[in-house]
Order: sequence, then structure tokens, then C-alpha cells
Amino acid sequence: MSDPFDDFPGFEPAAPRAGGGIAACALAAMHGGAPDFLSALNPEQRAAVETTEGPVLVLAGAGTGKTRVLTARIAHILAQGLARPHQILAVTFTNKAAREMRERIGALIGGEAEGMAWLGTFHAISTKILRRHAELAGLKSNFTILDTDDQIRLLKQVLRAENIDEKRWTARTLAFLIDNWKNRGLSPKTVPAGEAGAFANGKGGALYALYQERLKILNAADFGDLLLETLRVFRENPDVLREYQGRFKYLLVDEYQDTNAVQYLWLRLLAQRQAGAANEITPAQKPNLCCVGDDDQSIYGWRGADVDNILRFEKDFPGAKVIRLERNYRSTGHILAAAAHLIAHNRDRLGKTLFTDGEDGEKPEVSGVWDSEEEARVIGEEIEQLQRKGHSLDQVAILVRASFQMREFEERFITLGLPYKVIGGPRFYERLEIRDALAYLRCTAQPADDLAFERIVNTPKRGLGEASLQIVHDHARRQRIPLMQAARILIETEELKPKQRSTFRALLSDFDRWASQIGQKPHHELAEQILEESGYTDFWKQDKSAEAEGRLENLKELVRSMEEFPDLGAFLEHVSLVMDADAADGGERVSIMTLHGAKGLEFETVFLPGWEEGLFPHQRSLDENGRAGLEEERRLAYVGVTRARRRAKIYFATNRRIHGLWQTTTPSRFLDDLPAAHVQVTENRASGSGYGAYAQSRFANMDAFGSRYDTPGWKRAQQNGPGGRAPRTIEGEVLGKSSPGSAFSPGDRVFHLKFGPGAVAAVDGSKLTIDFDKAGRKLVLDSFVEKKSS
DNA sequence: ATTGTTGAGCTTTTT
DNA sequence: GCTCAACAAT
Repeated sequence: MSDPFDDFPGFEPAAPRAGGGIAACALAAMHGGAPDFLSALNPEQRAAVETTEGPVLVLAGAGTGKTRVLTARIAHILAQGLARPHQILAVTFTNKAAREMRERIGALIGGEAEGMAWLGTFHAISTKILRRHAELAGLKSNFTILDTDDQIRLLKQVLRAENIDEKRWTARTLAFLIDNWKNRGLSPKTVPAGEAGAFANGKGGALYALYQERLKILNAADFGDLLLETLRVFRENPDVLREYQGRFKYLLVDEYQDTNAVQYLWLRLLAQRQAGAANEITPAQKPNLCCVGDDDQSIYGWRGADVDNILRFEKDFPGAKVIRLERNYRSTGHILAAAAHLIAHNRDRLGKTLFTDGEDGEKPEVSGVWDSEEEARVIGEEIEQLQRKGHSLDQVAILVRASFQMREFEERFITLGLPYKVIGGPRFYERLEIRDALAYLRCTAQPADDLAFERIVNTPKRGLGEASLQIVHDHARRQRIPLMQAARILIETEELKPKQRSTFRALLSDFDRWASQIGQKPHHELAEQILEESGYTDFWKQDKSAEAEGRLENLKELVRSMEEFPDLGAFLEHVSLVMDADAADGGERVSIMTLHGAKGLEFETVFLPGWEEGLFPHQRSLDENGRAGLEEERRLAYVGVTRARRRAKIYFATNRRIHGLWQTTTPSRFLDDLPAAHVQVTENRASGSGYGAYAQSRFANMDAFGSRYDTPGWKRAQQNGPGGRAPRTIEGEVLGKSSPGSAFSPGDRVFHLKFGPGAVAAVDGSKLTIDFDKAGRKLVLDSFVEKKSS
């Protein structure tokens, strides 16, 4: 992404480096002239930077230099010697944002940015804290972080163990609920009874508790836990909290409008600064908390973000200074006017009006087309025209509301031979081959990682199917030990078929060998070796399908990226939190992405297709969240328009295929929210569609479309009544206790599920030698046999 | 253990 | 109407 303020004019990175950036900057300040990073700011920005003490809310409209203020503020604090780098807590939402911030601070003050140990995402910082105090949360400090996939798998196990009909109550639904609770800071104990009861006939809360229990056994935390458990540690251990409160002299938060309840609580705890030393009687200090955000760009309400946090800031932090950044450096006048007029239709906002000193430029253009196919064709043509005029394709983006819209553009661009890139497809680390490879590494580094083990035990296929895994599973559950450990015991006995037994033995000795090499050889070489020796690379080499090559490429990329980390542990840590490989692809390309994905970016030319009722605003948003939903959709429209520097082109199609059926659509009400004076409505697409009338009537009758949206036929009967059949209360199987002294003695009559009845011949710990009536003498584990009472 | 068939769902997505 | 996942059948 390119930002006109990426570089601070006049700043010479090479000049003052001796003795560290801080001293040099401080020196510059003393010599009368302000440091360059200050003098390059406008008055409001400068106020936001220099108001270092007390709570500050910076309302930074789109394109007003938000990141610039944040980075300059940190540079300023450091240059003034107000705090050391490790005393500043700077929180972002995405790793990308954190990375960018670090780079830009580095550009301002040099290597000192390296010392900012507490610059990162909410999750990364929480992880760091939680690892230090893991035992206070019932974890070990090397706990694994589960991603969504692992989470679902684990929940499936819980549901299965509880005999819950997985058809009716899916693991995904439960995951969604639990995530929601965690986002709101609710533990199994504090979930409101009504909500907990809504799932699986009243078992929702219990399932949440069981899931948490399983996580602890696995020594694992999901994303939600990272914050929630840290919060719990803070609440239950005032001394720990105090330590961090004292540590952070300055707190900064980016994109404050996106914070959810846990993040808010987490932040508020840290911001409650106690008076420094115990002997001072000064009242609790006001926190040096600076939150930067834009209520008009809050588009993540659906995943728990609470705009209220930003709207409430002044109440939460009395005496807070609110600074508005309204001078826009990005877009031309007409675009800005259109965006401002659009967003003014929202009721719940703090209110801000962007302005620019720049030229008016071209008016945003609204065009109607017959259907989505024509839409793609027309946009393709326009892009080709821009290209012919010498515009860079990197400066062109198509921003869609929903990802299914992307395909039509891709297809069109392929036939045109127009280079494009889809942003926000499946992330690198979510790809199958990467997840598999990581599972191998996880098993090597963390032998107790059951989910990883399960993933790769039969990948590539090695004949360890459902049946044999089930045996290992049973044993592991009964003994409450990790799968790998269970397998280790089982290969000493005859529970498994000889073939599986030797396969397991080979696999385990592979892992042993790899594990013994940790620290012995560079971890990326070890990774390569693991992938090679496990047969995983060969597995893809033999795959003839089209993707196989790309997958091997990705695996190489994975190994390459490991070199940047000090050791395997650090790499795995990073990967579970991040891992977006912005593959540096050569050549200019048009970007195709969702509106959500476009936040924070900017382009010369932005195409905004699909402005139709039902799609944008999305019907589901309206159905589920009413006016709040509509307003969030409108903010999304605002985000879309404000991505454009010089050209914004909006489209609506008369016909669109929705869930397979062609439907006639109505132009989006957001089109009515655009000011006539700043918008160009064109009818030049002469393909015999009925949009001409729209163009004539729309400004005459503002409410033409506003009041009549009816629920389309595809609206689903959403409420499955609470009825249904009675809950099945069969508890999960009673777990056999691992009795230290064996409950068996020679001569006992026993029954084995597979081998049938027999008599114990000898006992060796948990291993029994049994003479089976039919199967002969076998070595089995005591947990697999039942003693016959008589 | 692979291959075919049926059925549900279908907005946005980070960590 | 299309896709993916879960089950059944070979």
C-alpha cells in the first residue's frame, strides 16, 4: 500500500544515528527547531502527538494521517525521554498494522524501535503476558494456540462425548457461541443462563465448561482465551496486574472503534494506573492512554467490536481530550463530499466532516448495468482504458461486498488477459499443506499436541486408519495421556495389528529422532528434513493435480520463512498468531477484494460494484441487526468510497443471480444517500436495461427506494423452534481410573472386546499377558479388558 | 481406503 | 444452482 505520508519530508535517516536516535532527536529539539517528525504535522495532528499526558481520543477520519500521528507520538515520547521503548504499550488489531507501525517508527528514530517489546496485536501481547503467568490460568507456559480449525475439531469431540446430535447442534454453531461469549468477556460461570440454555437443550453452558476443561488438559488456548485468560489473571492476581500497570507509562491503541468487550476490559485494567510508589499519596493518576480510531469506519460489529467503546470514551476516562482529524490528504473534493454526505445519514456517530484543500477532481460516477456479467465486462473495459492511458494497475481496485462477487471479475479478467490479484483468499497458514507441515513440526516440538498428531498420523497415507486410531484414542482417553504417549505404550502390546504396530513404531521413532535434533541443527533444515523423511514432500510430488506444484512451492516458502526466527518454538508461536505471506508477485495487478479487506488501503481508482438492495446493504445485516446493521453497512459504503484518491465508480445491476436464481434487484438505498451535486449518474451503458428511469427519478424522489424493501424469497426460516425431542442425558463413558497397582492378578477371568474371554497369565504393571480361549496368548493393556466378576 | 451420493447452507474475518 | 462436507458403498 502506498500512502503519501509514508516518508516524512525532509527527514534524513542517515544523519543523526550516532549514539542512538533518541539522543540525536532530543538534541534536535533543543536546538530550537522541532524535530522533523513534528514540524511536518498539521496543528491538530501535532496536538495529538504532543498531548502526551492524560487520556486522549483521536478521531481520525479516513485519510487524515492516523498512522502518522501514532508513530510520531511514539517517536516524540521517546525523543523527549518520557519513557523507554519497553515502557510503551502500543496495540493494534492486525499483525500487518503492527509490522507497519514498527517499520515507520524505525524510520523516524532508528534502531530504538527494536526495543519496543510491547508493540503488537492484542493477541500477541496477551500471549506474551499469559506465557509468563500461565500457571495462574491453569496452563503451562508452552501452551499451544489453537486456530479455528483445531477448535472445531475439539468441539466435535466434546459434542460426541456428550452424545449430542451433531446434525442439529453443530460444532460450528457452538464455536460461534463460545467465541461470542469470550469476546464479551464471559467465562462458563458468567454466561447468562438464558444464552447458555439456548444450545442443545440447555447444555450450552456445560459444553462451554467442558470445552475449557479439555483445553486445559491439552495445555491449549484458543484465540479468545488469549485475552480472556489474561484478563482473568489480571483480575485474580492484583500483584501481577500492578506489575504491568506500573510497567506501561504510555498506552496507545490503534483502530479503537474495533475493540470488543474483552479488549476494552483488558485495556481499562491496564490503564488504571495506581499511584507510582506506595509512599506517595497522590490520587490515582489519569492514564496516559491514547486511543485512535474512527467511529465512521467501524465495520466489525458482527465479530464483537463495540462502537460504544469509542462513543463512550469521554465518560470512561474523565478529562479526556478529544482531538478531531478532519483534514483529508487522500481524496479529491467531490469524492470527499459524496462520502461525507453518505455517512451523514447515520445517526449513531460522533460527527466529523472531512475536508480537503485539494482540487475537486472527477465526480464519483454511478452507472447502472443489466446484470452482473455486464458489470464485469464494463469494468474490465474501463480498466483497459485506464491502462491504455498509462495508469498503473496497482492503483486500481475492485471492492465487493461479498466474496462470491469476485468470481465473475476473475473470469472476465482471465479472458481479457488482465492481470489481477485476489486479496484475502485463503490465508497462507490456513492452506492444507501448510497446516499439515506445521502439524509435523508441532508434533516434534510439542509431543502432547494431540490435534496436530491426529492431523498427520495418516497423512500421507500409511495405513493408520480410523480403526487403529480409535484404539489409541481409547487408551489415551482412559489414561488421560496424550495420543503419542498412548501409542508408545500400545506398540509394546498386541492390541494393534502387527502391521499397524510397526508403522506406529516407525513413526514414533521418526519423531524421536527429529525431536533429538532440535537445537542441534538449524530449525529450517530440520523442518526440511522432517518433511522429506516423513514422506510428505513425496506425497505432493506424486500428486498429479494442478495444485500440487503450488503446494510444494508453499512448503518451500514455509521453510524459507523459518529462517527469520531464532528457533522452532519462536516460529511456531509466530505462526499460530500470524503468517500472512504477502507473496511478492512481480508485475502490476488490479486488486480484487472485499470492502472489509480494503480498510486502511487506498487506490487512485476504485470500482464499487453491486450496489443493490439485498446485497449492499446486505439483507442479512438488516434482518439480524436492524438499524444498527444498516448503519454498519453504510459505514462500509463510506469506507469503500473513501478508499479512492481520484476516481470512484459505483455500479448497480438490474439483475443478479442470488443463490442460483436470477432476481431483479433494486438499486441500493445508499445511492440515494449520495449528494446529487457531487455525483455523475451515467446512462452510457446502452444495453437496453431499465435503469434509465432510475437515473431520472432518483434525485427527484429521494425516498423512491428507501421504504420498500421486502424480505426476499430466500430468506430462510431461521428459527428452529426450541421444541424437539427430549435431551439425551447419557453421560460420556465413565472413564476408567488409571489404577497404579494393577487391579488384575494371575488367574483372573477377563473379557477383551477383540480377543474375547481369557485368563490372566501374568501381570507387568499395566501390561497383562493373557491366555485367550480362542486367540491364544497375547500381551494386552489392562484398560482394554474387563474383569469378569465371578 | 478410495469413490460416489446426498443434503445443507449461502456476508463480512482477525487473531 | 453450486460447493463442500459427511456418510455409504465399492
